[in-house]
Amino acid sequence: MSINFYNTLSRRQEEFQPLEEGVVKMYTCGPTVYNFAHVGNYRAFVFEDLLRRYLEFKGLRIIQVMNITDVDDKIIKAANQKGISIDEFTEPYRQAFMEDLATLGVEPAEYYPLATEHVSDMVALIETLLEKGIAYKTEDGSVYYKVAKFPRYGQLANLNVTEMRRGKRVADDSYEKEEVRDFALWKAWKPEDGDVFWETALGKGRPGWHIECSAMSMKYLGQHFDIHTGGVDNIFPHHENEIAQSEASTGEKFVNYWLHCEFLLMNDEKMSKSLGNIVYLRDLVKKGYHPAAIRLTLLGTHYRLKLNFTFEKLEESGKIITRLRDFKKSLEGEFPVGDLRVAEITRKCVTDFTTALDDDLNISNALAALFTFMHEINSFRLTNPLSQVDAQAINALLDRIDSVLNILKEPAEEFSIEERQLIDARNKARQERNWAEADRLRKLLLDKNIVLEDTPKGTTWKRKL
RNA sequence: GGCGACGUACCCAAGCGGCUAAGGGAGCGGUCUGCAAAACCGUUAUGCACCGGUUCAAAUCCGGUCGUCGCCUCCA
Repeated sequence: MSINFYNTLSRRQEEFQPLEEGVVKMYTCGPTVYNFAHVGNYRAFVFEDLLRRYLEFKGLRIIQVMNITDVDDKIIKAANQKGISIDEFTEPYRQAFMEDLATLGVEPAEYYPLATEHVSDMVALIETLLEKGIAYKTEDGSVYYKVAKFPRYGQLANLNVTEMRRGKRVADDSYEKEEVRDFALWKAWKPEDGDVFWETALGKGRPGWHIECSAMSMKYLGQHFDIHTGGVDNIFPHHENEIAQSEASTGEKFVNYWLHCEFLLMNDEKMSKSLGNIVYLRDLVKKGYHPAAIRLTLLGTHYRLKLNFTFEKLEESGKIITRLRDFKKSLEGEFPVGDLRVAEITRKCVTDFTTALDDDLNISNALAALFTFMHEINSFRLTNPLSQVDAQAINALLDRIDSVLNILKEPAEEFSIEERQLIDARNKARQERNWAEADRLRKLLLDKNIVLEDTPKGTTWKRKL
């Protein structure tokens, strides 16, 4: 069975066919590290993680590159204001980004290239564009891309650039260029840049934003690779410009499949700094929201749909995870020897799960397959005790599914001495049939987010997510 | 002005011309339990923003209206 993706380039769903058998080369646009990334940013990274993990689930080897943009106008300005180097300025944000990815259970990419460490690659690419007459130098020493030389410009964004309205932002651009739509490849040094510059064959200056992705993607993945992703706001101008730069320089097709993730909304508006409706991952974790619940919230809505972020969704996700983990836990321990009788149920689950994700990562149907599976197993075991091989088969399937979702792994739960004492005291009261005291302690523990469950095998306890 | 996405139950959400409109959360009734919790069983849309049209058949296709959100050189 083949995977199908909605390709922004063709505006339709296409069967995925990697250039090289069994290997997927993908470039996922990373963060600009001038601040902490917010949960809206992380939606895209979690989507890319789902994409990556599902391709691996299908048996493909992944080579993923995620750039870290550690030089741009805002970074230079902020670093100069603080009187520190851009490296010192971005370091804590680079670190925080990696920590956040780990918190969200994102599988690491093979490469996280820094823009500042690839300036020579960018300069080489710009030189090629200058040689081919696609780029031009202005009096101040900056280099621009001549959009008029690239007839396909606008194909990805489906924009007719010559009829574009002059946006506010264009007027703000202080650099001189021949046409409004031309964009900067190299920005000549200006006094306000301070110490931030590179002495190169192009002169003293620094690279434009778009060129880093062209240079670094082609360096690690080759001139023509499989998948390129980002948020929908990257479609134009960023990805459009990447295509223009790369294809004009190599004469080859740049990327086969462009996948774009929709926005996360907060109060029905795009979550963004300028609107001031930002939520940071670390703040959510501090507030007690479980990372897996945050991951599921970001993961649980199809990537091409806008996702309205609410605390209700986080709580709902927490409940779902609790339910799934309880189910998994119920499969631990000894089971009687016997035949495999759940084969039909597991087989159906695998089919439904893969059919769903093959269809442009239809996560809703994939999760529905998992819930239906859990329901069917629970229903089955009510009258047919599971055998050891049944339990093994179910566990194996859950692990396989979780290699994609990554929400089931239970971190070792730690309880304080005080909490343990309360649990013991409650068990003692219960043994003594002192129900009033047992209930009081159970309520006390619940207020501490510890849930007690009395089962025929004894009392279990866990933290509420 | 140009381009695009979306509107399905109390909430989230699947659906891609044809079975009783998936699944989850929440609520309600029941089984189990010292009582709970979990689990299980049952239940909650004669209707898919609205108005027309095509068709034997429309949530699904076409046209229009309304509403929400986004992109148009910082943006995941």
